[in-house]
Amino acid sequence: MTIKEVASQLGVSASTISRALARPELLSTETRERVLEAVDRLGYQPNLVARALRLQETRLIYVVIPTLSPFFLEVFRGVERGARETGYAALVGHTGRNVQREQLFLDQVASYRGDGVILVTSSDPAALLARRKRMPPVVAALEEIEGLAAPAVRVDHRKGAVDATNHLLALGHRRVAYIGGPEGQVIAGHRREGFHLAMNQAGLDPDGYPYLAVDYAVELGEQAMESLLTLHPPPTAVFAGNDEIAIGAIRAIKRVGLQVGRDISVIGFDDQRLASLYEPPLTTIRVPTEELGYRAILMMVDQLQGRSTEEDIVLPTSLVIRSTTGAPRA
Amino acid sequence: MTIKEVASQLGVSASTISRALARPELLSTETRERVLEAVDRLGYQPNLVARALRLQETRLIYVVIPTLSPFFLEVFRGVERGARETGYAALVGHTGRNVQREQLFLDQVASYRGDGVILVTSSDPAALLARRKRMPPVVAALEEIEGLAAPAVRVDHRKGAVDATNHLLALGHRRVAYIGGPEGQVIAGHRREGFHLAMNQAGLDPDGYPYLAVDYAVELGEQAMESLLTLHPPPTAVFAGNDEIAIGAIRAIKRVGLQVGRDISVIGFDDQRLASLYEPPLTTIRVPTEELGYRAILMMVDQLQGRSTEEDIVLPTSLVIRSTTGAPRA
DNA sequence: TTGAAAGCGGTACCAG
DNA sequence: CTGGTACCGCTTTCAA
Repeated sequence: MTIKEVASQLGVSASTISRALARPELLSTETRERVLEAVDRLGYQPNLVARALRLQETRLIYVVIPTLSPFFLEVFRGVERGARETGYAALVGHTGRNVQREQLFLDQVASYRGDGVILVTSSDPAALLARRKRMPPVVAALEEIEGLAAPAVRVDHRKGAVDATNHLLALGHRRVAYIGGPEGQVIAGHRREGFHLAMNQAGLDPDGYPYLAVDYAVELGEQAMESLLTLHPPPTAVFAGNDEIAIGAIRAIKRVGLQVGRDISVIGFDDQRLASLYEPPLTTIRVPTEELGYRAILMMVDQLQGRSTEEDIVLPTSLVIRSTTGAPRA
Repeated sequence: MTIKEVASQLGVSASTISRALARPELLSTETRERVLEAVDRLGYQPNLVARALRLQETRLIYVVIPTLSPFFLEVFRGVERGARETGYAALVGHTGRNVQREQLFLDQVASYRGDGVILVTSSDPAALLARRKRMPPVVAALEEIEGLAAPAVRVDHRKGAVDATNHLLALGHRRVAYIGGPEGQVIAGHRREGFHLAMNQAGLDPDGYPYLAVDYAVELGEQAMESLLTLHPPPTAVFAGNDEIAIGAIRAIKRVGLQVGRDISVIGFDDQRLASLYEPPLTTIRVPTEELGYRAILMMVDQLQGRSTEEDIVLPTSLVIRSTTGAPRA
């Protein structure tokens, strides 16, 4: 069922059908109603591919996230909300932190399947800069992409990490260890810097305990904590690079019969859903993920519609105190 | 950068460029290499929208899931794997169990944005049947859609529920309660039927405890269990409609100081990721979600390429015994 | 082995 | 207010 078929059924031109759908005010009331009735009766659906080719826009935004974890999906939710408000559609893809898959999504959009890409962190900023093919409109979310001329909506991971560390220090902890995210990852780097900053400021050695870099997984946090517990003296507080690592650490602590929040304090980062659900509920740094996504799509739409691609937007993190941190035992 | 621009740069026709990319064997070695070099040098990317319009196919499959929970995303992972193997791309959308959003996705594909839709359960089978607009090629996953002429890749939820119930009965439980999924939902209905079947077969009254239907959420499972615990005598075992409900139930049990697996047994359904991660690890019925998605996309591709749209595929569930079930206390 | 031209299904300009 | 027509970028006959 094409526009021409509908037109000939009604004895009008294709233009008239098109107008009835796109700019109904241009038609006489009578024709308009006749057309709309027929469109409904025949179940006509405009071919979006043809429209996109003609209009040179798809009204589709791709959101590319590293993994399908609830944390990143929350960003996507924000994008969806903003997309609805602005008449766009949004679709997610995940890369599994695989550089080639990231490029594949860029290719799709560069090939005009979508109007733009919201990159929720990049698996490989260097590859992005080296890209030879067309680069579609990009907005970076969660973290800027160094060297790339794309606006970013992000949080200050460094400051969040300073806040987390200071919370532990304010409770009286002096033997504080850090279990961080993957080596080489931009966000993990910034969080680590924040830890260093705060420790140095307090006159403490940030490298008093070995710096353990692991992937964002419960199991790996658990292993890292195990090795920390073999040290003498063990730390009285641990700052974990994200909530999953923190939960892993807590599991290890529980397993040796110690009590989290009393014997050893643990603070996470992100405030993922499981942070509040876990027992005991996790003290952590909240990242406003949904809001991040929402602002990112608005920025993208601004960019697409030629409005000022402003400066980066930096959203605040906040400390959420629950039950896994407390004063060190006397 | 269009195909014509590349062509004129090289002094050949657009057809030649097209052929170099699609059917290189038709060209002389020399032209082919000249063209491919130029394509690479200029960073030319074919416009997929134009190609789709011409070819009348997008090679894109939409996967529509009710929520972005890890359970459904696992199905999507399977789809992606199969899509890669068959030269398709897959994209997820979620409906939030909102009927209109489900139709919106169907509209997108019916408007030729995609070649087909894999519906991972439907929020409203009735609306699907009543649909007046074009219905795109559909494959149902996880559960058939009653009345719709779409092939399904599914599991036998009824049998899985029978297995779960029998596991509790075999341990010696006689006072067994059921906390199910949302009223009116097809899958929840089937699981409930399985519970009834097994109880009746054992000569027990399936309605000995009130049937509590709640949404798939930890909090709601918790509330349901609380009310069950006020009963005299309380059940010695609970079959939960899915893992989230089960975890909620366990929280309620822990809170009153009882021990799960000893004082009260709990079995879930789905074997979501959190089932094995939870403490104690959850006994549950495993649904082969990834495999389900994989088979669904293969079925879809068969359908699109005109190969026999066979019968439904039914994959087996399996009982996974962990630590939340045990014999009733003497 | 290569080129010219038609056409996929819309939209928008220009006439009338 | 409505119709005719060109064109978006690609693929694929058909002809040379």
